[in-house]
Amino acid sequence: MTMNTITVAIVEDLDDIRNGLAALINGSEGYRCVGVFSNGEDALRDVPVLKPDVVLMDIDMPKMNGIECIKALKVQLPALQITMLTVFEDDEKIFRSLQAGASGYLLKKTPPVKLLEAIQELHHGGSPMSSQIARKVVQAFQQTGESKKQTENLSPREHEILSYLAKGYRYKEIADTLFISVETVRTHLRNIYEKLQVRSRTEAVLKYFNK
Amino acid sequence: MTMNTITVAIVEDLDDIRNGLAALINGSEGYRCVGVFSNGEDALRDVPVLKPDVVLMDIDMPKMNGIECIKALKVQLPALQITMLTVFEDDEKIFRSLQAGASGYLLKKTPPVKLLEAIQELHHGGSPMSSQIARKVVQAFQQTGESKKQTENLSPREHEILSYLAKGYRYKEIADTLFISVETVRTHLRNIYEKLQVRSRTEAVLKYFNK
DNA sequence: TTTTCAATCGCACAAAAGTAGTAATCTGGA
DNA sequence: TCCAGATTACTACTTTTGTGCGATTGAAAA
Repeated sequence: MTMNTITVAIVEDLDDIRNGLAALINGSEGYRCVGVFSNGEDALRDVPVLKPDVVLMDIDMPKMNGIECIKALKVQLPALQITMLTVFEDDEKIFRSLQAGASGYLLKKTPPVKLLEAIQELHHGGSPMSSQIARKVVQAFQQTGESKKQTENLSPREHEILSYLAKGYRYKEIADTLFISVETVRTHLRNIYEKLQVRSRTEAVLKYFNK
Repeated sequence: MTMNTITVAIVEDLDDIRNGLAALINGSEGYRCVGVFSNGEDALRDVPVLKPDVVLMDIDMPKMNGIECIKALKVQLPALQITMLTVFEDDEKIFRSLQAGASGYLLKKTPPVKLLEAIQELHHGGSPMSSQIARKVVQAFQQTGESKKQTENLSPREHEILSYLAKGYRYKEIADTLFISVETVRTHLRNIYEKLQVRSRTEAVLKYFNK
């Protein structure tokens, strides 16, 4: 095994696919398959010992699914590079996988050459995925920073007051921070509540965070 | 212009790059450059009239920068497909661009052939970007669903109570919802505050949302 | 079996927050 | 110039919340 060889582990319950992948990897210069598993439990037991560079993970498997397996593996090996290799391209599966700790998301229809490239990219700090998958991630990402419409008609000062409210400050603490009287803070809050159509600090903070 | 021709607009302040891009696009079968702009203002005025399929947008430009330009364009044309084309690969610029409404993020060092492919992908609902850029987006995405450690030692019932607190419910409303007495809710809250080391509902809700 | 802990309920008091009404300045537009 | 709205501030009152001190039940763990 040369310095540049990438070691790979495969977790996949279908024998044909698993064997096909192993053959592809071992038959390619610069790649070496060091572990094959047909279920999450086995992978969870042996991957921490094998310490492969990258893991190809299926989602649908008996007992422990791929997403659960990733979560458990990441606890032991936070730096382990994992990419999903699945037939599913629905948002749910994609988001859960990435949040569980996967860095890449590949479809099984990915041609062999592209798959080897993807393993390279994953090992070199990239997140291999099709541009269609990337779009779903980008859209989810865009939603996190969306709206703001709830608080947009607040005045600058009201925004400021609300921001301290959202830090858990009490009236007096806000007053002291901004060098104004508690009564002024109360007046601002009343106006903020009016504009946001809420009746408590918690509701106001919820709108502040777009929850 | 055939049915399959993709119309492109370019917003880029550097003459050489702008002209080079226009030449590349017009010199390629299936692509047509319908507008070139050296600043955001001009683009904002003419792009809504030209209605190109995709827009290549630079970030650093005099007066109105590319990110501001995207925000303004997206208000008028929410379905417009825009990709950044820039030298910057820092997180800040990437996230701001995507949140402003860009779907793709390409670097200027992208080779011409790849650039044309990326325009295709963008037009077909993908989000073209290198796997390195994708990794940054994935990491940001992972952080949104991270932690949970703050509230993990709460009992199931306490979690439930806290979840209602985080919806802005008052003691009485929680009590009525769960068919328990207000006093019980208060007891739970006292225990929750103790475990989370907070002294107010707002602080508790903040921890609940990992803020 | 004893102990621990989650879940339930109560009382009392203090602190904080919410509601209502009013009003003085100041500032940027129409 | 005049006005709307932003910012400041006060009094008075009600409601909600936070805290201290108990207490019972049941289930699970030691």
